[in-house]
Amino acid sequence: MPTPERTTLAEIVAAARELLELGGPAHITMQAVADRVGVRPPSLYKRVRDREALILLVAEATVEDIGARLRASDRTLAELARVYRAFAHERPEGFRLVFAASGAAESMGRAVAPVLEATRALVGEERSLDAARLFTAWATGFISMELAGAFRLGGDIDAAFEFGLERLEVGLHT
Amino acid sequence: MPTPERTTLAEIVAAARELLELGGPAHITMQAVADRVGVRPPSLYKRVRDREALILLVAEATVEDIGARLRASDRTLAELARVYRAFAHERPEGFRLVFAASGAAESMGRAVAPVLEATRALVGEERSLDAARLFTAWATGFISMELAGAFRLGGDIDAAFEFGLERLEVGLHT
DNA sequence: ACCTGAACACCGTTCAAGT
DNA sequence: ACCTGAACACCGTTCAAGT
Repeated sequence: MPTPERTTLAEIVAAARELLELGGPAHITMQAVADRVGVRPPSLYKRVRDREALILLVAEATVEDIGARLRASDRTLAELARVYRAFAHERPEGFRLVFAASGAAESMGRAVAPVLEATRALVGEERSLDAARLFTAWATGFISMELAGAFRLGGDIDAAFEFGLERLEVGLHT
Repeated sequence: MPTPERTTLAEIVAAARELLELGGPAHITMQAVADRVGVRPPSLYKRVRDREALILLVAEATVEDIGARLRASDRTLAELARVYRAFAHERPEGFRLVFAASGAAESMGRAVAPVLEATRALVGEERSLDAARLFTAWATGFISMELAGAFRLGGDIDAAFEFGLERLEVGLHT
């Protein structure tokens, strides 16, 4: 006689994401995830290959969320940058994980499609990919450094972000 | 009667850095480090508080190396960017760790001093910090995304880097 | 003063036995 | 068909005992 299913993959991933934001990747233990979904650790292996696969799922869910936010914005370069940064401030650990978990950053390609459209309008088809890379590299680096506490010399960080945005737009106008 | 010292902190950090490049942070186990320096794991705790402290030392040694490379370059913005990227290609795991290990990115401030000098010459004292942040954010983000495999849409990555460099310099000229 | 074996807590994972 | 207790391997860390 079959045992009723006591959890789902979606629940497991959601639990892992909560644990991630609570205490970083080290906080995602199979025991802690199992506790949150009301099951014993071995049961998790019915839905997920192993811990590494679960962490990849968490990273991919985060990329999905980022993509949805970008698509929901007005899709100007400036707004895309601000929305991206706002997401990272909301879910700093998730943001970090995307570029740390091997294999997760790869799915960023689709998520940043709106950036590619915005740069195409700005610099034309020919240079749109290079321009999108310049723009996403800057935004990603800025946020990573900000989250890592790498900006130690004072100054207004928000203003530095707006400065970067403005100068990038200047640089991209031919 | 005192036992002779069988290793040193420098040796331990060097061993940990080798293990890091060999297999990522997970490869830095106290057992593996102890094996490499010819000692038993408990002895490591005479030189290092715990594994986390060791990993921070590894990240800080990496930042020191980056700083030395930057200072040894011709210190133009373009060369600083290229030297920074070349270092990351040589020691990808070390580079990643600097922005992942909590507390390590903080020491980047001093290492990137040459960037601040270069931007000061370019945009003046007033805007030099914002400009340095724009520049280091772009370079750091580009390299992080490159190492993470985030550039999936083809195109010439080296050319994209040079494109970014050129447009940033344009954007920073007033 | 440093080094070590033994021990402990904790974690990921497997598997046979339950329903 | 999913769930679980028991077991195993592995890892970080402590500590008393050795020299």
